[in-house]
Amino acid sequence: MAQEGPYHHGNLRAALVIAGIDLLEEAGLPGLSLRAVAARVGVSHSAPRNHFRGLAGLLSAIAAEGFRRHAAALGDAMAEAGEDRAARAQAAAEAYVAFALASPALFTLMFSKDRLDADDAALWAARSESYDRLREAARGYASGPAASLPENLAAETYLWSLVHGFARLRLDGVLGKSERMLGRQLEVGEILPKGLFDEP
Amino acid sequence: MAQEGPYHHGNLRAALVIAGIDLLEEAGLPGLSLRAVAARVGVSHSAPRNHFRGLAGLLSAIAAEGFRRHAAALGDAMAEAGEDRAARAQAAAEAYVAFALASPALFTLMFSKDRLDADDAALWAARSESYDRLREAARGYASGPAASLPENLAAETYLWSLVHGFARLRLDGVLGKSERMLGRQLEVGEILPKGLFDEP
DNA sequence: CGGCGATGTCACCGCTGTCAACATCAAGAT
DNA sequence: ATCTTGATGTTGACAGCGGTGACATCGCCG
Repeated sequence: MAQEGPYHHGNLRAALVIAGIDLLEEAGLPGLSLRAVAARVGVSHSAPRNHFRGLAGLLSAIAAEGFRRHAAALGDAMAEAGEDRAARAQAAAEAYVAFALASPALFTLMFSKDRLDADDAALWAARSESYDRLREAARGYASGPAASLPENLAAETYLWSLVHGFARLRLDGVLGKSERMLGRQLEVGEILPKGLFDEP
Repeated sequence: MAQEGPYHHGNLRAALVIAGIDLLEEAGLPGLSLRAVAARVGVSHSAPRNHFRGLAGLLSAIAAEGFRRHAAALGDAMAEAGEDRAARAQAAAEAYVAFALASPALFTLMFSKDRLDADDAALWAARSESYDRLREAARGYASGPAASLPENLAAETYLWSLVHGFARLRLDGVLGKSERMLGRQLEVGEILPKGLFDEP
């Protein structure tokens, strides 16, 4: 029953992650199982166990790869936007939404807390890499008198919430494709005075 | 083997939904299974089949109940805020985030498209009820010269994205509890000129 | 009183994640 | 050259899951 390939795969771990991402985009999160990934690579159903701590481990590795691609997408967009900080923020925001719409299942997995291994160091590193890009995009964009730390922090949170929420509502089919964000015509302070997101 | 209770439950459907919501808050989405819900009510694992179209049907019924509570929470908050439209929008936004933080799994289920039955009429009705509240909160808050329809539409989308994104990032453990939204100090037009969310 | 639809049970299927035991291979030690 | 050791992959088994169909039981309505 010994098939063509050698007994050992050579680089099974990487192959499983790639196959997992492919499966994710083809069949969505419910279609991504340890057995399905193993079968796609052509390996026994229990082989992934040697490389990942169960399903959560595989999902964490996939999510980590997703965050690396995410960070790269944001970084590329900002680099292409040049030096102007407004243009860079704009480009990063566009790239954020574009990434989510292009890889819905991967994007969803990246932020689905309970399916990922909380102790995965590589995932944490990749996450930070991605967050740093976003933080960079929002840096220095508080329009208050001084650009002190709290204002910068708020700018990050603000930009991130807006972009992330829009992406999620789009992915969840809540916002139609015809929705527009005419941000320039809105004074957000009118809608949401400060203190809204203070601790309960 | 006939236990105490009568053969027929009496109001099994409602009992299953309530048990489902309880399980959801106790064990999260992964802990919510048809068998677990049936066991909690004290009925065989196949009994729910007579009341729901599979797991998706039960989840849809639970999500519908969630949307009804959500709409009620927003409505109550706005009613308590009085007549001032800014205060009403503020109250609705606060209630939106508070609901998400108080019932994380339920809130997540409500917006997890692929687990719900797309044809569930009751779910659609409850959803609309909730969306109407949010639309009401954002009504008339475009600060452009004229409050024509596009501006109103944008205000809804804007407010919703911001609040929804903030809630999701909080639930996913991305934003710490110390994060603040100093919205008043930000001119959002500076960060996100219009056209950001145009079609790709 | 008798049937009949609604409701709940039981037995089974295929799929999943996890585990334990075993087989195979590569590389270093003797 | 041979042995040993650890990593890697296979096989078989288990329990839990959602789904299905056959059957049992109840309450209602003619």
